[in-house]
Amino acid sequence: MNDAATPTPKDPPRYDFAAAEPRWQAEWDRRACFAVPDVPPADAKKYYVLEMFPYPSGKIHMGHVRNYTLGDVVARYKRARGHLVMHPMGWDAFGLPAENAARERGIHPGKWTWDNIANMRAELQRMGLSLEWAREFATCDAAYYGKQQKLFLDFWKAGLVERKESWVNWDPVDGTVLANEQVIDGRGWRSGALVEKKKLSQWFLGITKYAPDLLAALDGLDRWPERVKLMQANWIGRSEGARVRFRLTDAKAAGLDEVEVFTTRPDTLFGMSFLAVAAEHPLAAAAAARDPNAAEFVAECRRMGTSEAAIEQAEKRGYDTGFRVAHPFLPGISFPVWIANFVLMEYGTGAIFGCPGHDQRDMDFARKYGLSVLPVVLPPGEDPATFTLGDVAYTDDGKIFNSDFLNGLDVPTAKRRVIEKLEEGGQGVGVVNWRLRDWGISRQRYWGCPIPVIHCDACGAVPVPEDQLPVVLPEDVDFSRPGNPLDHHPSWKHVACPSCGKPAVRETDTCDTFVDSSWYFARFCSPQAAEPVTRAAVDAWLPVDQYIGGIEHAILHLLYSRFFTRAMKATGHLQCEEPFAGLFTQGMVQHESYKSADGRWLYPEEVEISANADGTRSAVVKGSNEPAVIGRVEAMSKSKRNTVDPGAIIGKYGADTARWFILSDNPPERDMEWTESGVAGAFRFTQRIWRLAANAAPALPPPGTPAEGATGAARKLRQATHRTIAGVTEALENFAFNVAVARIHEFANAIGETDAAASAEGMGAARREALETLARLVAPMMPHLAEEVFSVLCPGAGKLVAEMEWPQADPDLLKAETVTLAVQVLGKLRATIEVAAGAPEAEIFALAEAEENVQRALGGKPVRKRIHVPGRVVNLVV
RNA sequence: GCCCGCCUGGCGGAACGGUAGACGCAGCGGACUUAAAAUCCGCAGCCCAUCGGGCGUGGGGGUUCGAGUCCCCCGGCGGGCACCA
Repeated sequence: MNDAATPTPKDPPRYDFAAAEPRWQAEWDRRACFAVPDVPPADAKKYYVLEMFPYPSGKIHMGHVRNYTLGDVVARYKRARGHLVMHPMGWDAFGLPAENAARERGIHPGKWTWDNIANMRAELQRMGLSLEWAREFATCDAAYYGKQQKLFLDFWKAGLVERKESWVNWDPVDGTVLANEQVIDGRGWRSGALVEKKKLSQWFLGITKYAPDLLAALDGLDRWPERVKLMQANWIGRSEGARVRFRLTDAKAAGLDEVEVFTTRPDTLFGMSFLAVAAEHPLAAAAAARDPNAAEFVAECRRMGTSEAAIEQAEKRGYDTGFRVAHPFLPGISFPVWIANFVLMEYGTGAIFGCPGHDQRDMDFARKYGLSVLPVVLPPGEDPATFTLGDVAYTDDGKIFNSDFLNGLDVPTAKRRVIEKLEEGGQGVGVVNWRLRDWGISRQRYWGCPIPVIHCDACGAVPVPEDQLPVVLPEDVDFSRPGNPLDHHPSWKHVACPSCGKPAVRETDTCDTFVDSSWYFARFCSPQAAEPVTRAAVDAWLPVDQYIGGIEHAILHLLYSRFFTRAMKATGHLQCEEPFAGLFTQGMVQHESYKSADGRWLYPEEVEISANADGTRSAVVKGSNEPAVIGRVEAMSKSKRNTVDPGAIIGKYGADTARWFILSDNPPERDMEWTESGVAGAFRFTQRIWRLAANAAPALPPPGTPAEGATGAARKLRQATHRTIAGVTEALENFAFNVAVARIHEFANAIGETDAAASAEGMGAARREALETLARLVAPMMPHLAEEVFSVLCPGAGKLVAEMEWPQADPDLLKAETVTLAVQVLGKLRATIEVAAGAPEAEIFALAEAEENVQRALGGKPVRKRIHVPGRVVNLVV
């Protein structure tokens, strides 16, 4: 134990992170510590660490700091474990914000983007990340997107590209296509006009061809979070059911003979009470053509926007078209055809049959419009004579009734039976339906990758010849007009048809930015290649061993990347199918929000927080001392002003402190709360490690002094050292970085307690071992401090921690001599006993029952059962 | 609305189905100091209390010798929903 009253004789100078961090960054750079070849040597254990590359918004935010810190810990740890680690960085540089900046502030999207990149690169470099900057690229560089155009053309040749019509959000006032996020409460965000759906001809990638494989292959992704795989599986949405054809009784008026419906519940066909089609369905158009009220209803549905959330949350409404369809099995019986706003044109056939008894949405609809409700599945224990339904549909299994040839069957059997019957009569067919739709990539925007197609009146859509790639965006564009600047550029789109030479026009749509991010991980393997990728490089480096990013990308980005990898394989660009072998999804960074008394949002630096004696806290506005309200902890956002600038934090405390706090706060998959006191605590710990090492260094034996043969306090320290190695290693392997931090705190406490015992036998060597180990264990998390500490312990070693291998725990020092067992009576803790490791069970039970407190709890009753879990617990049952 | 998560002291969290609260932050007490900062030592889930006991992991139920952990129901908060990235 330390003598509390004795001050440290000579405190060393404080750790000067501001000088040390740039110095070590320069040293790593000078030695090219993080460079790897495009094609690794055959005997190398490759490991590809990748964090989702950032959108260059202008400044890095705490979410970036967290993301790249997590990735850097993995990269540095794996490097120390002897892997050849590739860890690149680039920019997801196309997208809407650059165009918004152009429209709002008159800055060219290109200039805005490249300036942002320069700024953010400098900020990232201050974090001390083990990145190989030589591989950097931006997706808005023609050197990148030109290769993407080549991939598009290859996919086209392989039959994976199609031109189809689809619906977009249209702002009739601005004359612009809107993104879903630009539609607020059904209105355009700038014009305020009611948004309409509009049909456009667009380019699609054939992701649905891979639906079965994208679903099946999820099983093999054993290092992906289960919930992400579940979300993807639900998104792909395989369902078994039937397509059923309903004959229209008034075919002439409708201009169609029949309506085809997809259903997963063909067993409830006899409980049908109506048929409903989407507003975009041809039958709805037919109804609208002859009935102005139907036309009005269709027009109303068009004002709902295209997002599924908006459609499903809208009030369920419908319109009776007056058309009727015949029941496939009941001659003479027909049902009304409605247009319904909750039927999605994109799913199934855009038409459903409504069975209110066994589908809640149909039930709500039937009750609202007074349609009949006939139950056809009888719940167990109910009497068919008396069973009725209120407003709640019955969706579980039961016995079919009221259903002709299906009566008496259970639901699965009835499904098979009715499909057989439909197929016999040619009225329908059993099918597998997929929720996944083809990927529409056309965007009516300037700041994206031009789709390399030329439209010719004579030849149709013609691919741009490969020797004319890249199709480069024009620089001189006008954002003062609404719409797509590429479209109204005076000359850019006018070209000769590559096929017939007559005047033709370029495609003026650009790619969805998800396309850019669907293959960047492959490009990193050979970022300068003349082709999209170099086979030898991608085949060696892919798949990414550890991919790290936000859960918000769980479905789209990851699914599109999985599709792209398959499409690139099909077109001979690479050989793997799954791009990301391991996936980790991090939580968001949150912060308290603050408001002034009059309700204005306040920045954290505008308020002064003080602690009250009862543990609560209060806040005042700095300067004025007016009271402020401490609000809830929420995701950092500019609108709520609860943001913290990473640059300011790094300037005040250093990169290592920011990294350490981020890692220590909580498990990385959860949302974390950024707190000023937490950062300050992390900063104190950096100083504490520095003091431990700098104070001890002068008295330590020379580097390389063997630590074996220690006894007493020295052996205890060595045990702590080796248990910490084991504990930190396990924690890092499990992504439990907060636990790794806790183990290192415990270790620092253990080293601190050895001061007064420094004269014990072997203590000097044990302390050297402990401190050198401490430096190496913190290195993935606080790389600069690790180098600084190590250089003080081993001056002139000529080797960096970044170049050293990971410490190994000595199994002999991990063994415990005695164990503490909990003694329970009926599952309640009554005592603990200390026994030698491996003591016989009989002796343990005797010892446990001899405890006074245990005796009292037993109360003289005989012990009926004795449970012993070695090393853990004894439970006595009376 | 649909799909997927999360919920443990004042706070962040730890815990192979086996001693709930490791470690840290904030707090309290002490040492050092003219003083402060920094640092060091100690206390600390809640309730009753002397040993000790009772209650406790969002709420309710269940399985088990034993549940924060497994199962069912409910509540609150968050992510995604195909043109934000």
